Amino acid sequence: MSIEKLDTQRKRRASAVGSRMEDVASLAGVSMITVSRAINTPDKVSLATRKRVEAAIRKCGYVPNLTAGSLASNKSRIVAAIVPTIDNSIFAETIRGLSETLAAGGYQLLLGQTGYDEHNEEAMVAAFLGRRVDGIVVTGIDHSALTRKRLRQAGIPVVETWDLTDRPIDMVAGFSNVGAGHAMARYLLAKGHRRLGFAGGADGRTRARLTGFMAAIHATRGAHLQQVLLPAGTSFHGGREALAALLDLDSSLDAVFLSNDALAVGALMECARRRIRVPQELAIAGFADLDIAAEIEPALTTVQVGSRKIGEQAGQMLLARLAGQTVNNPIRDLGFAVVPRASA
Amino acid sequence: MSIEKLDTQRKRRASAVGSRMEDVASLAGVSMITVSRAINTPDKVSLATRKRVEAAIRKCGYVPNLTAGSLASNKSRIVAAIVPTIDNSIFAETIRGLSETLAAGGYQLLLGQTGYDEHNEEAMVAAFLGRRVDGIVVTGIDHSALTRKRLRQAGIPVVETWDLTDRPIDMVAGFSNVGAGHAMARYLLAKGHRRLGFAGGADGRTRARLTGFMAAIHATRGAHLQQVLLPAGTSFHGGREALAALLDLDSSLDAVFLSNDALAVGALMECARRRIRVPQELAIAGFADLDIAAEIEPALTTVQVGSRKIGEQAGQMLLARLAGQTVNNPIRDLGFAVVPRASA
DNA sequence: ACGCGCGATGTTAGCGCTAACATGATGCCT
DNA sequence: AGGCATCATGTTAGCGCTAACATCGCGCGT
Repeated sequence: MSIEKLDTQRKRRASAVGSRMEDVASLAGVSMITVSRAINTPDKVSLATRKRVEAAIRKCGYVPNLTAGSLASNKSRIVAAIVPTIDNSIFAETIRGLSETLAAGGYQLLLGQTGYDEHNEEAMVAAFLGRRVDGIVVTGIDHSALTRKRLRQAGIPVVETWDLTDRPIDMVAGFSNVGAGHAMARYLLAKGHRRLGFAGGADGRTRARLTGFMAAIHATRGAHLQQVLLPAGTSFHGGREALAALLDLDSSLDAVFLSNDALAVGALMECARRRIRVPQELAIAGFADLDIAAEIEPALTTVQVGSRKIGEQAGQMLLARLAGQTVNNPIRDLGFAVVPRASA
Repeated sequence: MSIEKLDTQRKRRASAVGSRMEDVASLAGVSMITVSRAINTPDKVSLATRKRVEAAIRKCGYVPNLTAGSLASNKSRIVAAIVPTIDNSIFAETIRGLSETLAAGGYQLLLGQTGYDEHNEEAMVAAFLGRRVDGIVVTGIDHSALTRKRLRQAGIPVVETWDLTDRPIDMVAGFSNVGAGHAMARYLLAKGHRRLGFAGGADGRTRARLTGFMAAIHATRGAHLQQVLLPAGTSFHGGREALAALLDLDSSLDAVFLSNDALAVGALMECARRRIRVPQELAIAGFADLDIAAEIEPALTTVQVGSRKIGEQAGQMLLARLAGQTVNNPIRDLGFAVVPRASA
């Protein structure tokens, strides 16, 4: 028995380098738990002890092993976020808002990009839950049955974003895509356009925008949705191609709604190249109000949806729940607004 | 003694929900290690056993706790990446390339954004090392002494990106910013421009581009670097403001080099608004060859640097090292190329 | 002087998993 | 038949940390 105790060089698995909390503890002449407290809850330790521990930490170059801490405390201080892509994209702003909000609360961000593939989402959710992340943010409200089930059973706060529903998995921060599509159609119709086109990605949110867009058009005498192009990607180049394709199919279009600003800016560029006057000959409208929308010539009429705010709100809801509070309003409609500019 | 063994309901800390490997093991009638092997190294387990374990996993809805696995195996299967920002940005492409390469190798990405603040970088590196990430990718080659020391001592592969040095912390994938700045100056000078301006962020890479840019100008008779504006941000709007500010200071400029394409596109837009003919009255050049550069009217002359490839290469180097291989060429010069287009 | 509360610190027992070594079964060569 | 790889599976002992429950000492009211 005591032989064992004497065995200070006891068998250790190769754990690479670095000192452990035990080393710090013995250097400071305290127990491990005191070191733990000095790090995590400094006001539970007397000032003198804290100073000694801090000195020992510096001397060892100790970096706490958060993996071990997570396992013991069942808290990871990591939040995962899953977005379709961060390229040129509306989601980059959301991620920034989220990442900054979480950082302020001491949480880190594990990022996944699905490339708009539901299959990827499923795998990522599983992997992230396996990491025992403390919370998770997903894009949209369409998820596979398995994904929904896993998220519900995980017992962690979940925020769906960029859309709205009465029955979220847990919480949701976004806006009505159907409403936004509808509003844009009404705007274009009010401007007198009657021969409308639409292009966008093939995801659920784009489809919802299209649903609203169509509904308003069908309710208007003499108005027609002449052409729809899905999927059209999310790049500037894709926007040029989409516009070209739409006009090839029907050159009589008088307004086109692109379901994101990168596409719309690309469309504007194609118009410039073809010497199509915007908005006189063809009106162009985008979605999401990226930075560039206000700057381009002609300035882009678009729908402002608070991309960054979505991330911030999602972060705040998570932080509140992680702090044990009840989120009073778990379904957050952040609204949208058609921003009239020169292009439509 | 045996009383203890009988205590099946032994005291457990509240570990939220979910089943553990032990549950799967007993359901499948095997030991835990067999479950572990069935999950992580399936070919070390007989087919029949594997099938039984998989069935048990499905029945329990078991999600392996990767935190526990990481602690036990001293491998996290997470790689961290630190970039200044992912907004509108050149780094978004790098992150995508990295994230996809890593995903293919079974690694996940923990993302940090510094907002171009060295202080943030230091804190993030510490936090990520605390997570015992298996590798780390940082932007640039300028890091605080403490950060460098920590990275060196961490004993994990480190890739610096978006620049080049003979003495990397570990590995580096990028290009010569000095060389790229120099090449763009030579290009503009060869086009006959002599009154040059520059604007960009205040980071080390922009300064390196400026250094090269200045060197080429100073070596040319009659050429002058009239104005330099730092920092100018990285947004389209910032580009418009930068161009306006440069022209206010010196309206005789005949070429302006903006150190990233978002700025350059903003500058083009400001020119459009002011009815300045590009490139006849003023040449505009950008950096990084974003998607939009080729699409805008006039198309943007820029420096193509393989943003995405940087991420892919960084990912490949990490994967190789994590697979225990030696990386034969740890200093990867991915080169750059001036892309002549209409704007300069 | 006594007991009580409270702040500071320590002890014990895990968190859920895997490395390393051990064991057992099978086939195959000589 | 004996010995020896080889494959499949099991046992033991941690990985480095923290929750939960002790314990200790001190000041304070009475």
